[in-house]
Amino acid sequence: MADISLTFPDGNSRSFPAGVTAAEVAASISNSLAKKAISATVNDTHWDLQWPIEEDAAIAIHTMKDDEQALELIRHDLAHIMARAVQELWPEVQVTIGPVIQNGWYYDFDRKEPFTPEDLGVIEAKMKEIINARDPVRTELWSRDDAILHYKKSHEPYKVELVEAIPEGEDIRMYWHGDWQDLCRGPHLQNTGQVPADAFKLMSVAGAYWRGDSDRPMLQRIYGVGFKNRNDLKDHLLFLEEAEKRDHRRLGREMNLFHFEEVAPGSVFWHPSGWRLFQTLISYMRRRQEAAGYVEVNSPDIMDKALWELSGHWQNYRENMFLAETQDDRDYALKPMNCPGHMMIYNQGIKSYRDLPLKIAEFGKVHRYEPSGALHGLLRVRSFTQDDAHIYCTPEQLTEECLKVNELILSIYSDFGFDDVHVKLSTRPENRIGSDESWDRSEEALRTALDQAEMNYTIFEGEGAFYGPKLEYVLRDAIGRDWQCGTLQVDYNLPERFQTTYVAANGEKKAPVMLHRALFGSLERFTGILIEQHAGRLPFWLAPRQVVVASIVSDADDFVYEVVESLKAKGISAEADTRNEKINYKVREHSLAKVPVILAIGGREVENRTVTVRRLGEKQTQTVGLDEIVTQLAEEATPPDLRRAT
RNA sequence: GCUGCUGUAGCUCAGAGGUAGAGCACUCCCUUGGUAAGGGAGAGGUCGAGAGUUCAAUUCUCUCCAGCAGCACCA
Repeated sequence: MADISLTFPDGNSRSFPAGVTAAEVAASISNSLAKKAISATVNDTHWDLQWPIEEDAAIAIHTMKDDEQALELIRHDLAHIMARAVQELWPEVQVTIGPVIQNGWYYDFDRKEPFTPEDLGVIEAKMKEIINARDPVRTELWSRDDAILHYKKSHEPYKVELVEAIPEGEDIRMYWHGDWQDLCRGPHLQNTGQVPADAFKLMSVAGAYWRGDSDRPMLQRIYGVGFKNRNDLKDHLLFLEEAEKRDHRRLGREMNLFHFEEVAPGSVFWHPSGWRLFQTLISYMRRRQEAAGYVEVNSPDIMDKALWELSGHWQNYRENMFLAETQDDRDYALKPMNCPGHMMIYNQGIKSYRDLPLKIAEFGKVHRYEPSGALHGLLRVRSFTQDDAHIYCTPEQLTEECLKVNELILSIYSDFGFDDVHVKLSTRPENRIGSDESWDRSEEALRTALDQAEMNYTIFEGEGAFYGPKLEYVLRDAIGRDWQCGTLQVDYNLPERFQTTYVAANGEKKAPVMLHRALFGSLERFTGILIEQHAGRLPFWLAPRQVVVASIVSDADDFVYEVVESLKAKGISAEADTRNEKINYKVREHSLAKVPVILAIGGREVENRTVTVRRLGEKQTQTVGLDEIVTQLAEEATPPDLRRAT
């Protein structure tokens, strides 16, 4: 048998007989490594210790100390162990797929009766039994035909379908955890006992469509989390508890920012404090856009169906539009987007190449009948305010304009403390309008802009809008769910549909290219994310309630009102609290409401015209003069863009 | 929209086939208190909506509505 040469991470090479397993390689190094080894990396592939190595390769042996590989194996084995436990408890259950995900895994089952929360405990107990049995894990390569035959014989249609999806001629890997068999790419640990028995937990059951297709049967998905040790599990559960306290729906109620009602599912009732925050965001954006050369407009909320047919929305999104019933014979729809309105504004009068790029912005409220199951607090609503804009430019200006939007978004996000933004590039979908040639140009423009800005991004094939590809700027909520906020989309199609033109330098009429862009995206969503990001403790300039001035004795009330007026005169939100309560009570209440600054006033303060400042989260207080605190807070209340300007 | 779970006072929750309870919040009274709950009294509910079973339903059954988790969707 021919020898192969394996190169270790330290750069040394040794020769082994071809077909040597990673386990044998580990054993050749030392007994202790043989015992501790859990897997290997062979030429960038995560490698099972049992798999043979046939060619020269770079190899690294992993132990439980290598977090990435250890967690991957633990979670993957837990998925199998859970599936085995479920089948041992309910032999009629069909197993399907069970991948590793962030913090754990899931496995999808086909079973008539729903799994109950109590079942999860039963399954967990069975899993522990399997782990404690230390059953060996074994693997074999089967031919595709053998695998299909096997699953047909055992009446497992889901597995048959999975194997059939694998290209012909390719071998299929099978794994056994004890006697329990599953089709699996691997790698796995060497026996079930290597999985920590006290560091996993089954979290929830939910429906999930087979192969992610809503036209196919719905399976039951059980989610679990798994770690290397009990402490890591505890930390994770603690994190989830903390995240629950940051949930914007909970904070919105606790801080009295907004609420929802059954009469308007998915639409926000903004309370005074929440609306103040909302308006602070709009004022900020208005300044940033004006500085970036945008003009602001306003277009109608309700327009004739004919317009939506022209734009293509009617054909693509009719089911998701709110329709308006009226006495006349016309069909109206509430606008789900601002772009058609902006096309009408652009088309008024003749535009010259000298007018381009023309940047039309609107804080438009759009309405979309979202599926009921999609609604989620402020993060997914049925009516929301976009900081929407459309940039009309020449093809030559396109890349430059994309770059500018990208730069503006990043600068703005950074003002709100979002410095780590994920960017997704979504390309042409199956259902689309326009020529392949215009799609080529559009996708190219976005890619070039990202590359020139040296951004990291992920490509999502086929996920673009029906009229053009898009960039999505994604922010995360408290428990790590992704939400699209900013977006930038290139569109050659709407200008054509609306016969939009400009007069070029040579006098010819040409179609401009159009960029759709939103920076916050949905103001509602951005507000929600912002609340979660800061756990309700918003920076002073954004805080919906900035200052409460609280009296310690009722003799101080008059001075309290004077202080409130001085603060209000500087545009600071200030409230008096002269209730018949002790200062302890007031401090507790306003601290829980996350008011950043409490100014306490007693006899001493009245006498000296001072205030005692208590900042949220700080125990110690500080007594300063009235003028001083007003100046100081006015400075702190200055938005970051205005601060840069001075 | 789909699967599962949930819906009782403003909030958090208890409760049982015989027409409801706690804590906090709210109102009033006493208290003028120095940095995370001072004391007392009071008011507050068509038990998500509708239908059915029953002598009797908020409790059991069904339908609808809304919310939660996930899936699908997200112009």
